[in-house]
Amino acid sequence: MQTAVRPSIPLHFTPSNALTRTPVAAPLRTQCSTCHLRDLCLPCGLTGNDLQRLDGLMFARRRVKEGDALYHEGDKFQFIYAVRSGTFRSHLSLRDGREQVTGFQMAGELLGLEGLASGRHASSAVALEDAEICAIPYAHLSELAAGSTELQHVISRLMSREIVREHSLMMLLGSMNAEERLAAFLLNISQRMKARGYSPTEFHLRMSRAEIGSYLGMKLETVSRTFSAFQAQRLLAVDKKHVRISDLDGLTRAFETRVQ
Amino acid sequence: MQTAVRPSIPLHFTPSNALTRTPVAAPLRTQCSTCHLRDLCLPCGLTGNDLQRLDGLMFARRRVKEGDALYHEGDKFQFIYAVRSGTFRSHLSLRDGREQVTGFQMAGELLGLEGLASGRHASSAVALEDAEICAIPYAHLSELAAGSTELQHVISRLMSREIVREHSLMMLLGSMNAEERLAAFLLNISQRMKARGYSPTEFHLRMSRAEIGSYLGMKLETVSRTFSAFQAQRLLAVDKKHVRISDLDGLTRAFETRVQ
DNA sequence: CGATTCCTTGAGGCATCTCAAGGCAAGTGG
DNA sequence: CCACTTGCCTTGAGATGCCTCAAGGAATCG
Repeated sequence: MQTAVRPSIPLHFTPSNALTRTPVAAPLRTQCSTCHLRDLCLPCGLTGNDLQRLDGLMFARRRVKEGDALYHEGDKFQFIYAVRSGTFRSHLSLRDGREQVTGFQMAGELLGLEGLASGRHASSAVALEDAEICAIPYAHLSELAAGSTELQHVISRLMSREIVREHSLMMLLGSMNAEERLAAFLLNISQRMKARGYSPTEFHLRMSRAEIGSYLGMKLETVSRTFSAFQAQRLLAVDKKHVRISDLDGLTRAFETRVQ
Repeated sequence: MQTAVRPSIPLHFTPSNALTRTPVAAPLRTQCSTCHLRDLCLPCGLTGNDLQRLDGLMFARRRVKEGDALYHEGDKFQFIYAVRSGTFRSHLSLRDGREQVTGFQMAGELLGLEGLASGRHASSAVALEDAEICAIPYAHLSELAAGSTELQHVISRLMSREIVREHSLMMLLGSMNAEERLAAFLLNISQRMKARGYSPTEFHLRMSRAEIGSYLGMKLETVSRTFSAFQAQRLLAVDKKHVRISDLDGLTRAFETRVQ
């Protein structure tokens, strides 16, 4: 079943001999149809034939150690990546060293779509904890999409979703104050944890205060103070990176219109 | 040549009789191959056969009056729009009335791609001056894309470009001060004017100070003050909406790392 | 166990916001 | 044609939310 290895595009692992049975030599490869993340990830919405053909691509799996980059700004764009486990942060750098975190990605979410615009990645992605990804060769994916309207739609929808996500971040950065920003951030994490079967009210943040601050357009001290403020308002219980939301409605109110 | 009208999708103009020659009765329709914007717009990069097939769709043209909306947040997504002339602003609204401008679109730029994610538009688009657009039925476009890898790539690349554009806006909103923001904004307008054959150093802004402010995450008074500051620094000459950039390099320096 | 990293908190400063007033240009109605 | 309204822009003065700088505590690591 490993004959689908295609040498025309560089792979993350050297192609193994198709006849070799030793699991050590064979790169780990993944089929979407049996993946527990299939309803969150790329194949979401696909069925039958389309899903089967996606399986044919046999995406290479790859481990990424905490702190390691999946790709850097300027790297040639060849793959999009699906997070299997762990958390990533994407960020841009300015020449003077300032950084802007553009997103945090968790299991089932895609990374690297921005690279398509120019053929080079426009941001960098770093693992916040030991992680595992599927590397999806874009050339193969688009080849496959040529034969499937459904797959085309799925890809387009995923990109559009990324645009919408960034829209709300712009709203946040452009017109919210510190409390609204942090509340929006925590509620967003909460929803995504819930969608993955974890508690929506108690979770472990993988990112530092500085990273949250960069994402939300505020300084790490302000993030810390705002956490403390929420705790004083009995909306949260925070202990470093461990967060328990004790008043989800109250937090939602802090996020929406405190104005009147 | 008007036989390509397809009744399966509602059109902005009722389909004319293909034999009618009177220009009054016939809706204005556009062919990409002869459009003066073709190298900026959707067909950019397409040639020969692909371009011809795009021509077959015969996009309906539509006038939009200053202040009128092209679509509203929540409207059903059916079309993407290409600006033929005039300027638009896209924006999101918060329940309490706060608005965030997410972009300004000029001739050759596309609007509405964010609607694809959920099938409904996630933002609104309003004309800042009398304008004209091509309405591109997404269903027809994606049908056409099914037969053309090139067209698929073009669409994906355009969406990816939108993601990258929003990335830089996030950088701006998250980590720049008022002067850097306004400088970045003006340099961006300058480049886009240049790409359209207009002077990159002297132009008429179509948006108000409040709209610029909303886009850049600052209040209109701050926008006004920053304009005045640039004028005092002899970088610009400003008279209301008329801007002449007198020191493009200086402005670039104000934008990049003042922190050497 | 010292070094390091990350988080929290305080005090003071500053960039931007808020509120307010006035100017200018375009539009309207008498 | 002029008085008046309206919308947009500019500028000033004071308020404030967030930043900067600084110190100290807690957890992690070699």
